Amino acid sequence: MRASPAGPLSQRMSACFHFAAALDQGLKAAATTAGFDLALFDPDVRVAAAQHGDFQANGSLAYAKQAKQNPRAAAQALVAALPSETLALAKVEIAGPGFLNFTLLPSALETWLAAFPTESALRSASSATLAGQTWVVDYSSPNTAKQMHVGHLRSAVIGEAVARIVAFAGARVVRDNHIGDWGTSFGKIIWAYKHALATDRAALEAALASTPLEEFERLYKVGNTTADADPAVLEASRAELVKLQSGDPENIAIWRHIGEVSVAAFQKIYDLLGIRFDETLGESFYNDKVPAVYTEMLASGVAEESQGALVVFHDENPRYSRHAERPNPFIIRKADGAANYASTDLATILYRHTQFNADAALYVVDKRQGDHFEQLFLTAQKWFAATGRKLPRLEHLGFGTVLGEDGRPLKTRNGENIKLKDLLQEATDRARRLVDERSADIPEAERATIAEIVGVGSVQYADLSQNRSSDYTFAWEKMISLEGNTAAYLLYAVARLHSLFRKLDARPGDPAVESAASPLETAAELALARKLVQFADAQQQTIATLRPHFLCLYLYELAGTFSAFYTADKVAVEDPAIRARRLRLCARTLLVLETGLHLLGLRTLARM
RNA sequence: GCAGUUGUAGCUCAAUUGGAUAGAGCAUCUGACUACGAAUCAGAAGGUUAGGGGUUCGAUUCCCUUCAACUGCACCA
Repeated sequence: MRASPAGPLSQRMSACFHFAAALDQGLKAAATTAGFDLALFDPDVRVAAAQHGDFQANGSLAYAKQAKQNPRAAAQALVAALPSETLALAKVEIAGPGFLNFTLLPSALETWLAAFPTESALRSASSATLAGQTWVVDYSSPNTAKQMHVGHLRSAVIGEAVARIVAFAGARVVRDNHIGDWGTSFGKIIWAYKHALATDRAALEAALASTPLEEFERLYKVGNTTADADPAVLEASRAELVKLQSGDPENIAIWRHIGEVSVAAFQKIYDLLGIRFDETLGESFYNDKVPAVYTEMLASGVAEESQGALVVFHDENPRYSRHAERPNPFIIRKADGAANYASTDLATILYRHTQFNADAALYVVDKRQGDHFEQLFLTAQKWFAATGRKLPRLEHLGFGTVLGEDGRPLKTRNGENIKLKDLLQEATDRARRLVDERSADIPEAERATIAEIVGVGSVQYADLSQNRSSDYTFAWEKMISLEGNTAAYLLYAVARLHSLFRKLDARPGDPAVESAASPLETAAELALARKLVQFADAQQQTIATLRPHFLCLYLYELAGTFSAFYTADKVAVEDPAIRARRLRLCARTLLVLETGLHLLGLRTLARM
């Protein structure tokens, strides 16, 4: 890199990371110069279709409409007033009714490549977006005493990806596993446990020693079916529940045991998915924090008594109004005085506010619970307003159902839920067959690791690469497939890049190589560089929508652009300057691909 | 019954929230390994965006309507 008159340091400081944001700024400055009414003008810069350049700004059209001007004239006035910093980044053209098309100058691409050579450089450039904010991400949240099944996949995978993406953008993230560890079911489990202890102690202890969670899950089913059939057992279960809730040491010990083995079993799956929670504050944690909520809700007039229960109506919303045809209030305390889902969720919001000082709380939960969250958020809004607290941004990241190929929720042939453990194992087995077939030369132990990374990564990626709010059809063939928008395709591109650096005995980002790079020249080189600099846009879009499929799509396109480049332009050429500039492109591609895949929660491979 | 969501190529999905000629992959068809990994690449074909109407410079996107599927509706989470 040649030093500019201002010196290399200031050049680095001023290197543009997010071109769309810089163009946005430039256009706003131009609008001021041109005398636009800034209240009506939003540049609306976005990534453009390739035939229109790198970015397009549509804002002059909307502005002209509102200000009753000719859109093309407005566009011309903007272009004439663009500051020199903007013109140093891109070439501008006016097209059609008044679109502004920007094509980045090769020099701007070169500067970007030079300025962001490492993951920490990307991270610090990205971290301005959410710096200083605290975001709680509430995800996974299985029930104890039950194994995780396929229905728990999406929350875990999407939640982890969102947590990583938001953290990369500079937020302090609190990952909270809001486990279901409290409720009426524990009376039945404890009854069944004690029953098994009395009738066949040896079998119980053996089962608890080998597969504890499976055994508690079995006991729950036993308790459930027995209590359904026998009123005396139902009554006995209720009594066990009351003892548990009033702090009976024996029942508390059993309940703790259930929680411990459950969390330990969950962690094995989380390890595969790259998940580590900061907090595991389940429903039981909020048990003693609920009464204060009732008091405040009543005192502030937000809640009222109805049919013996404590409820909140939202009369301004026809769906939750007391005047609705079939009123559907938010029940925050049941008529029998017990807490429910709503009670603990309200206590949880307060805790996240006071304890973590959360600016945002994201709930990664099945979209079928949309009504619940809508009522919860409306209620919290009124409650916090009445008590003078600042409400965090509350958002339900709803997701669709995983369907089988018959279009019904995915189940085993017997109609049971597929255990998440089994699903990930099957994915690993399928990947293993492929690895054995294609890479028989790799040692056995490494093939096992590769199979796990490809198999589990395929499941994660298949989930993340679709818009989270729609249902999706689970198809093994498509998921483990090596082609198309799949984990294997991306991991293969990464493995090839590692392989290249191994073969050439080169190190990605080696300054001695990079300083020898000549300017980008071929169409494939320029296309790859253009795609690389869009990393910031992919991040921005993913954060704005909290939908990881935008990041997936970008990485897939980047891998495709790279593969095309790699076929068209040979890297290991004689000319040292050409070789150096292509190696630099390869190093950045590897960096962005791996950084992006890690943000999604996937592990990457040096060979496969 | 009321409400919500969804409907895009044969199949599985996108479309930056109103932007330009609606894009990918799979499957199909043509090509490219004496080649830095062919788990790859280049190309072709595939569409009345469920149907109809409206709003405007512009609609898959907003409004109305019909049809279809799914989901939620007082003490489960």
